[in-house]
Amino acid sequence: MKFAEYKGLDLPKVAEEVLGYWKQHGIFEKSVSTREGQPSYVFYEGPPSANGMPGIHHVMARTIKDIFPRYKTMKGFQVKRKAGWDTHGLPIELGVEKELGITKEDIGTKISVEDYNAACKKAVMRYTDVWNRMTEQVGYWVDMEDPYITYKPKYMESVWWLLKQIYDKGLIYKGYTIQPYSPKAGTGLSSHELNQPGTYQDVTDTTAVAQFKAVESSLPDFLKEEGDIYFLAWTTTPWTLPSNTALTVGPKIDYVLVETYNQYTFKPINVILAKRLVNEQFSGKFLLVESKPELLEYTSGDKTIPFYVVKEFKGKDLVGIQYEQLLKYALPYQNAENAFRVIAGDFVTTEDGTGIVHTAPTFGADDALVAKQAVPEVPPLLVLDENENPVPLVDLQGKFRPEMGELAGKYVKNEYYDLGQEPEKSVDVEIAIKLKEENKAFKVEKYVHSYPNCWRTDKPILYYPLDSWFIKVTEVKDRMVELNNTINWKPKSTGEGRFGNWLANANDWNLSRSRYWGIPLPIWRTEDGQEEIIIGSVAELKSEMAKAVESGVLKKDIFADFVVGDLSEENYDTIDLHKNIVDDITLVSPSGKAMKREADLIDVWFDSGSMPYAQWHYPFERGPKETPKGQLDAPKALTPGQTIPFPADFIAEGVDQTRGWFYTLHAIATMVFDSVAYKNVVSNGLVLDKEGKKMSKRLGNAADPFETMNEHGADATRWYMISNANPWDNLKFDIEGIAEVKRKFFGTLYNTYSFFALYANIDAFDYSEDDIPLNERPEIDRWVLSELHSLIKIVDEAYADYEPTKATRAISDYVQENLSNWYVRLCRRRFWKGEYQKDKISAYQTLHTCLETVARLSAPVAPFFMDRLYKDLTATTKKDAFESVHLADFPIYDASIVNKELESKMEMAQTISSLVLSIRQKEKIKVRQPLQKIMIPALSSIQKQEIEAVADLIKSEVNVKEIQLLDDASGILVKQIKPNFKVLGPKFGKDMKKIAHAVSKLQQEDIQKIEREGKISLDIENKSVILELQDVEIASQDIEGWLVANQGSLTVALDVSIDDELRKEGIARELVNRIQNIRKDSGYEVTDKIVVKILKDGFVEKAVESNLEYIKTETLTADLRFEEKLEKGIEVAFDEVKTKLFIVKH
RNA sequence: AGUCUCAUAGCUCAGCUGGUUAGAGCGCUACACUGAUAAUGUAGAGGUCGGCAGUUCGAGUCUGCCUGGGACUACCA
Repeated sequence: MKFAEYKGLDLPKVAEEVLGYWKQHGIFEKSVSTREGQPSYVFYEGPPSANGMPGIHHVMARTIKDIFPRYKTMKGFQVKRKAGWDTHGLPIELGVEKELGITKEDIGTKISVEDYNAACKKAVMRYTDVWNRMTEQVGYWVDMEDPYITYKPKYMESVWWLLKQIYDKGLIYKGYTIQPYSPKAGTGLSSHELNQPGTYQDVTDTTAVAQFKAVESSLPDFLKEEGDIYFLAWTTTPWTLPSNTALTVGPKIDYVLVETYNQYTFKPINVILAKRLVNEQFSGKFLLVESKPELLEYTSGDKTIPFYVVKEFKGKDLVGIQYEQLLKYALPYQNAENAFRVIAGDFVTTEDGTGIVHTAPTFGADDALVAKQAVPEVPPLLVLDENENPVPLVDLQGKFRPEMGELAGKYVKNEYYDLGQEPEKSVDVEIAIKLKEENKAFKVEKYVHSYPNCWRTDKPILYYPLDSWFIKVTEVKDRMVELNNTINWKPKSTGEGRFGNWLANANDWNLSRSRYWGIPLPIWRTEDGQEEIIIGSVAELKSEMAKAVESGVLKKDIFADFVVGDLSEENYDTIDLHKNIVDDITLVSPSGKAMKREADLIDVWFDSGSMPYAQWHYPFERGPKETPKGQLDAPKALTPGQTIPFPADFIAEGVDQTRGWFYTLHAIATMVFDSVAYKNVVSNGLVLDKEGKKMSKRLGNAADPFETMNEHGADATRWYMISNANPWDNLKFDIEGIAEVKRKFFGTLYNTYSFFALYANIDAFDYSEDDIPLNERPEIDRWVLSELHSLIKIVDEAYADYEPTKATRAISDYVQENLSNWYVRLCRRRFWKGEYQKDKISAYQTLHTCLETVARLSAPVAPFFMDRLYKDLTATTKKDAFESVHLADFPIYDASIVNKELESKMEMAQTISSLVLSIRQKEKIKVRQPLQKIMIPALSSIQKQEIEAVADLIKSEVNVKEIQLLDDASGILVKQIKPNFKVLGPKFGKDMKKIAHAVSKLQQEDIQKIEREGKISLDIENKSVILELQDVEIASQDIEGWLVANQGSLTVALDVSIDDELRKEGIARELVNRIQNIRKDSGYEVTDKIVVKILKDGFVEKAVESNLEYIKTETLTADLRFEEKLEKGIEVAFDEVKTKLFIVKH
């Protein structure tokens, strides 16, 4: 059997074939089953949403997720990978609505919730095929046969169970929050919806700076006896002023008291505002005066209004002052005595307005927060409605409630009226007028700002308090931070910074979503909210239904066919836990009242954060061994010894998941199991286009993953993505980069293999001989193997540290520089010249080992190509041949093979060669022309030995006859000296500059002196300083009378004189080259012998005579003749030679 | 607005704990090599290391501020 030889490198074809091989032989399954009993490495698949086409960034994500499980498998771990699909959520709903041409209002009327959900279910798996194909083609190994799917009853049941655990710990409550709300659509909007393009539009609103009159008795001493004092506060939404219950100031901001007149009523007033904003508020007709008496000169109606700054103070001095309610329509139904006072808030800025923020906790999120944080709490302006429920002054349609007197029944925004119905004066204008009349408006103006509109109705949204269910994350925050500190984040900064800060400031988790397609909140409540129950399993729901049927509130158990304890798929197929089904269930409370399900669904992020447990239907199916299956009294702690794999050793997703999946996994694991959910996490960056812009379908700059992989293959795509930038940095995706990787890395590796295969097949090498002991191999073999093991160490450590970029770069370097450009280039002759004997076998064994090891090192990143390479290398030899490289073991680093001395020697050889070549280049002497000698100053006996050891390599590489090492005694070296900063710096500190200057002034004789005596004394500003040998670096720079080149401390001189002998040899070499070309052009085999006829020209025959044997052996010439005349033959001319060559097979 | 992140040659990226000629590949130019050849090598041009301050004898590297790109979160009187 021979090593496979190929016509060319076709990566997509290799990938396709290898993929077929994997499928046929079940390699993926074997990669798991052959590791049975080995320690496991736990990986969680972050579920992609299958409702859209995969993009190139998914290739990136899947590559990263694939690399480490493959690596760990090769390291001997068992790595199970279960695929998953995220199937709920708004994008899916929107897709379906678009497709069916309906809106949310139509649900329940034009389409039943049942049909709607059915459509969602269908839509969600629509792209599954495309996804599966992409996953397969990219080479991502994940078990797609048995994925977890978030809409399955079993999955949903586990989610319910988790919620109940959290509920039982007292961490779930119902409360108000201020949310974006669309009165026209009658629904809350998520931040996702608010971030739709076009949501924010510039609108012109009537804004008012209102005057809030301070209560005299509550003023601090420094403000007493100044007359009536008003706080100025600005608002762009005057309709919220009746709901004002507080004013917020920045504690550190400077405020001033200003005496002036109201521009509408002309009454004298004292106002407080931020110092920085005085000029803004008192612009136009106002005029600053320097003394109080000047104020008195004002008379009503004067064009300019004087103002005088009375005093200055800090915001914190104002906290606690009470003021009169601005618009007295209604009072808070609770704790009204705590309303209408000044509180502190860090969010206050002096960018615009007055530096005092009108605070209406019912209509602003920040407002609600500061109001709550104030001590005592400032109450929101809620009143009791007809049913004694607290409600804001604006109803859900966006109209003022009856309490609002003359404004009652009016929409707070004119946009909410039907076309043509809107009044001339908006509520905002009416309020502004009222304020002006009552001496409560300091200023009223139009103002243009950007404000969000509902993307569906195109009407302004309101921030409105809505009922929601919350998880009290704030209570477990500290524990979450603690646990996070044990997680290994890649990059570290994301974990400490973005994620850490996020945790430290975590707010309660709003679970509620008023949607249809998702997991229903399993909470049933009596109408008065006094009694409630949370359901944690289907069994529990059934037993509650039984009670309800018995009491008569429910007609029948709608899951009658479901058998409790039967965990079969068939049994679970009889039920569905979606909203349209479970909303029909009415339960009964202990006191006998009917309980209805809370209408909301839970945040889909909870779905995905539940996957460690729900993917295994924990605890019902895969619960701890000692707990009977299907029982509810599940354990409170989950430890790695138990039956579901937990926590994960490794997860990876995009950075955008930091507050998404990474967060929900962490939160749920902390709350329910007091554990981390993952130990190592890689958060990868985005894939941008080559301009650095985000890829999007809209911009048309999105790269198609299939096109890319069809063109260049998954291996090159993966290698490019990983080697080009660290996973956590954004990748500027440039298709040219893939082409380059293909050419440089895969091309080189392929060429190297082809070279090996070509000669190994000729010599029938099959690695059947014993390994030649290392110490019997030539130096260059030992070197390339030493470099190989250094590489193994680097790559192994890089993978282990989740640094795949380092690994791929090191491998590329090795393959291109060490293996191909140096080892193979220098060793070519060993493969095709001479008999099949020890040196040749050593060369084959060495190259084989290197290639095979590279295949294994690279397999996690380039799984297809490396598998092919591995198979091609091992099929013939049967040496350690596994069915696939992915079933093989990762190369083991052997320190005894590494020889750092040898590596540095070789590096020196490379440097010297490169220097000689550069002189040849300058002198225009081609490499084929042999030269007599190079000279190298060797400054130490160690260096001397090192160069001698590689002298032969250098000689053949640069085509010179002799290397002469020079020592000092030769006296022709010109030396350079410079200070060793690292040593001298700490010693002399400030004087460094003077010393450096003095050292640079040293002459050749000074350098000789320091070398001879080991020290020298310098005169620095009349002080004598002793420098020792180790304080300076001495290098030979030049050799008098020679052509030199140098790099670092190495200097090389070249003898460029060419004598007759050398010239002849040069001609002989040139001739060999021409003969070889002709051989090749004639299509002869590498092993064919030939007859050569050469036309005499007076030069060529002499050159040939002196090098006859050389030419004959080089070109496999059996017979070489000179002819006086040569009719046929190819003309050849170079240097002074002009001849003809005629070649035939022997 | 806040948090995080990035900024080094025309492009993509290295540059370890601060040490004195800032590197590589691609691209460009020139030359060479030719039994790996739709390959390869060598050389050259190309950089005020985003800007400004600071710490230090010494800053691409450490600190602060600013500018620009990106992400996430929030959306404000």
